[in-house]
Amino acid sequence: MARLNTVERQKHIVEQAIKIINANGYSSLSIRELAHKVRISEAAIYRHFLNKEDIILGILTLFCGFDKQLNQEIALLHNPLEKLKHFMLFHFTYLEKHVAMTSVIFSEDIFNQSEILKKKMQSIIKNRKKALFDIVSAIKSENCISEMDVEEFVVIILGYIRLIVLEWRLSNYAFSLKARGNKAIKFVKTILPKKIKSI
Amino acid sequence: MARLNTVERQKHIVEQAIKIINANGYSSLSIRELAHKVRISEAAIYRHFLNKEDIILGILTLFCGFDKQLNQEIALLHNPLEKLKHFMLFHFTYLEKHVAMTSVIFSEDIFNQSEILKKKMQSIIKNRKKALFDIVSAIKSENCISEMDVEEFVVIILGYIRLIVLEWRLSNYAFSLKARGNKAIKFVKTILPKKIKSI
DNA sequence: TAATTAATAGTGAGCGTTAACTAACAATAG
DNA sequence: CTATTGTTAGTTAACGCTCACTATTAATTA
Repeated sequence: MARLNTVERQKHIVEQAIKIINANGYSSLSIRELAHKVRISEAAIYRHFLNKEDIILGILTLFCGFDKQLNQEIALLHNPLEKLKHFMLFHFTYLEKHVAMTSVIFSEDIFNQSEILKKKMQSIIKNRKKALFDIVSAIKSENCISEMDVEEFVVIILGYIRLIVLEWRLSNYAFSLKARGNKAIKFVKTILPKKIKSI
Repeated sequence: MARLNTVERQKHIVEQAIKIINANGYSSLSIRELAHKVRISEAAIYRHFLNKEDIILGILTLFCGFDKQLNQEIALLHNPLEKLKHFMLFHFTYLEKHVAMTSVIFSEDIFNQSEILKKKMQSIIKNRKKALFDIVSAIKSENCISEMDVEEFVVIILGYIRLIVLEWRLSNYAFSLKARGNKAIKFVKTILPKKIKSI
């Protein structure tokens, strides 16, 4: 195979690894198969990654780009309700564009294998939770809602997004995730506690 | 090892298989390890199950008992709000008692491996969705709520339960799932659309 | 600028290990 | 006595990973 520098080759390897996981699950990701898909030898894989765990770490690092982009886009908005809307919609549009990523997120086995990967995934989840918490808090204070358990609301929304994506996967991507997401956003608005008008 | 009839032995095998999956994930479930835990030879496993897939099928069949019990208990209640409360609480109490089952539910890889297992799991999910749908519908009509997307509400609740259980797992079972569940139930009541009083 | 060197990216062969599963045969319960 | 439940000792295939080695590129020196 034609030589490529490590940065380029690493990109290809991670890319193909995601594709394999998406196609047949994490357990189907073998170095042999991966090498074959990248069209280099097995041994060459180890020129660019320490071990298999290191490759998965590469996938997760790529996934961190999601959060960066999400946070940037959210920061541009000012209305907290718009922020919430965008937070949800961003998940659906991103995942519809990067289908293969959904399999990584849902693969428990990946994170069971290694403590490092588990920690990495937990920190990603934590960050996202924090971001959503801030948004919902802003909605609460701006709309003068007195009674609202922000933390629970965050869990509800994240669970909602997660289950919709899971159902999308189980349906073999039979519907538009973005359209489905818009329906979900509308529904979330209906369960938001109503504004308590000031005196 | 002392001889046991197939029915008894099958029970033991399925039981230990669940334990192994719970301890280290589905990928750690090997026939060798399983045989060792059951204290019979590898070959003996194949006296009682056709193949590995057949063993997982045994686990899922066991899990169907969950739905049976749930439906029975729900049927005893009459107030739909009580039914919803019990529907949620049952999940948390059952899963706290059968910790190992949670790993099976969340293991995508199990269902990626086999079309049969995938179908089985999908039918379990579908049934539960149907049960919850009926409960929420009853709440809607009984409380004369005009505006309420029942289907979306069902997804919200199932996603909520699922994420709470997942967080419980990720925390290494650091908190009481039942207590956490009670908090969730309280919160769900607050997001229920308010009763529209009749004229 | 051309030749030499050092670093990098590739190779095939094969290591030790483990996987699911099977054949042939032995013990035991009804 | 016969069904069934168990055993030991294998099978083939795949796993992650390493070894000794070669080809290509980039940097350095003559």
